[in-house]
Amino acid sequence: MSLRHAVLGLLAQGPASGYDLMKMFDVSLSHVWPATQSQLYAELGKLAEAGFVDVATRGPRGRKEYALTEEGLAELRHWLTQIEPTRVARSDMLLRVFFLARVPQEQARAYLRHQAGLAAERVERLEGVREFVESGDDDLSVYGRIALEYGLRLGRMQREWAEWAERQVP
Amino acid sequence: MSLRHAVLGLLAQGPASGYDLMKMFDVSLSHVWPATQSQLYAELGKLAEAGFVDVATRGPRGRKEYALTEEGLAELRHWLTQIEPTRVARSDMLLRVFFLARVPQEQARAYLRHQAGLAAERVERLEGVREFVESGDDDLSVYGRIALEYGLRLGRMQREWAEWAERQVP
DNA sequence: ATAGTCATGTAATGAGTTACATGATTGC
DNA sequence: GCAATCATGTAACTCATTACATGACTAT
Repeated sequence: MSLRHAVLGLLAQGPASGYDLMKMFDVSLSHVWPATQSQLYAELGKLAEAGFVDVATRGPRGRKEYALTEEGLAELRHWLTQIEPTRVARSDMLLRVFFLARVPQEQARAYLRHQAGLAAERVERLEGVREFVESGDDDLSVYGRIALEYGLRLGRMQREWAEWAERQVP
Repeated sequence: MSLRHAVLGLLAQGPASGYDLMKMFDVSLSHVWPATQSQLYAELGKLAEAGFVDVATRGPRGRKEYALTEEGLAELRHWLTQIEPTRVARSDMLLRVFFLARVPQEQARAYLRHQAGLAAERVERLEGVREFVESGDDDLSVYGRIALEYGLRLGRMQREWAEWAERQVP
């Protein structure tokens, strides 16, 4: 039930409409917890019914601006500190590796080489993002940079692993 | 639709029943593509209907041993080499990081410290597994070791990142 | 006027989880 | 005889994806 908490977390920064939240998901959470528009509006309805958010103001075009309630903030804090992150991490990239013996070795190597290239691209893109986010010591900058750093380190690790792995294929 | 291909991949190693496959998922694929028993039996039914597998032999207790067909192997190879892995990778561990500013700094540090500890445990466990899998140059050993190495590098990266991140919290 | 963007929702489908239900065979 | 394990399936529910549907406001 993390979509719920992602919404609560975004609303903790201030009131927003479903439309606003959708953009926030797209720009800042898309690599960590993607969500679709349908999912969002449905979740906002459930959240309001549960009393974790409420409609603070109504604007033009039926705009509803949601605000976090006391209970909503309490629920967010509870999730942050008391609930263990679930360790699942499905990866169809890694799943393919298990079965690579079913294709000719040159194709197996090509697959790993390709993955190394994709990882390298991601690292470059994130390094570009870092330029912009650089300084700033507000909360968002601090934790945003910590998350960005994770992406960077993950990308580098994947690139190096894929390059190493290609050399392991006999 | 990766569950489908996980099943095809396992059946490429030889015929197996739903029960056998369930155990194979639990021991070798549980960290990469977990599956439940319900899901498995349902998928085997669809796979048989699609002609990618068929019931090779029937045993005691209604046991049905499925075998990969030519079309099944072709489909597996197509998926391995022609379909790009989907890059989603939801992480509720990382999602929490974005919202850590909503709890006192000591709690934020404790969260990251805890994650570092969990990553360290995973690394230790995998290093233990590696002892057993060590040598061997058969296909399974080669690609199994490549996947294992990924887990190991990921775990180390996570441990180092979490330790670094803890120091970033003001 | 009209294109762009703001804004909310519903429906259908697929994927994954948990719980339930049942029974045959084997080894001791 | 009985416990363990082998073996298959169904049902209810939640979560996620894609597509459809509709309309109001704003700036040029």
